[in-house]
Amino acid sequence: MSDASPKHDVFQAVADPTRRQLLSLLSDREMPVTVLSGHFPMSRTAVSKHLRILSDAGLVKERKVGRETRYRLQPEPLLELKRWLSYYERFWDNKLMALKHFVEQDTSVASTAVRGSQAEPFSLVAASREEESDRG
Amino acid sequence: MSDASPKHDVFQAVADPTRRQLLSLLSDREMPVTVLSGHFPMSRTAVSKHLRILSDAGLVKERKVGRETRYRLQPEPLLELKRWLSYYERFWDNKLMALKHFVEQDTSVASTAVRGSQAEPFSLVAASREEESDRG
DNA sequence: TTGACGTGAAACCAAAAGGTTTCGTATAAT
DNA sequence: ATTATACGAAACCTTTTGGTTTCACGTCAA
Repeated sequence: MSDASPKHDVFQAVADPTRRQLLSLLSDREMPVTVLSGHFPMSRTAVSKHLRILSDAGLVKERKVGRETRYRLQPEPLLELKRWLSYYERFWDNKLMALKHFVEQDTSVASTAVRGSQAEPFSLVAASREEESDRG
Repeated sequence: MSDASPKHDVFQAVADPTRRQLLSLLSDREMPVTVLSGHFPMSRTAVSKHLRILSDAGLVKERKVGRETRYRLQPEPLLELKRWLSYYERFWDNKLMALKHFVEQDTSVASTAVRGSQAEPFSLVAASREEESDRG
């Protein structure tokens, strides 16, 4: 099975700082549990459980070597995150998208936006979302 | 304050499916709470709490209009996620990185890897993580 | 063989998360 | 003025999460 069907959500797996640090450590090289847990102010068992969650999400893969279990990074599931993120990228670096939003706004909103900002081409993103500042 | 100092972590904010869907809805246009909550099988108050979390993470911004509170997307904090993710991109689309890992392994490990795998150029990543099976 | 090491599973616990209902209050509509 | 709407805050409940300690078991070392 080269599948790695994730039982745990990658979003949730990555939400925990400890687990992110684990991924970071493992990005360098594979490591057994005890070595990993040495980097954290918690019990080995706790780290082991984090690893389990990462494993369920397909983000690490374990492999027995003698009496130790070595974990290594399996970055592929992060592609889901990347794909999700890519949808929102347009909102900060796609000027055409900003323009689309701009023209789709109802007129009063748009005009408020133009009034409220510098109205330069590159402030379209800001403009299309702007019009606060009338809140006190 | 144009700062948006996040009291809630963006990773955690985005970990919940409901909140991701909220962001998705808001990416189109700003919306008041009641309209948003119409899209979910839960109470308005629950949705309101999710919005609070998104707001704390700086991912949405609210604005009172009459008796309603309109929320809109504020995508900038997602850049933190993007930046985090970019570190791992090298592991799935940078062949040189795979090579780096390959040459960093100790020699016996590497030779075992070559024996143990198909030794194609594109299996370098897999190869660099190979090695055991000489036990038992 | 005996003992130390490396680990996961289990039982347990406190705190956080996600949800509900109820309530107060501001605004809009009649 | 009264009623309906939109909302957040509060109190409360249940489930999940992140952690602990204890235990059993396989493996390596003497």
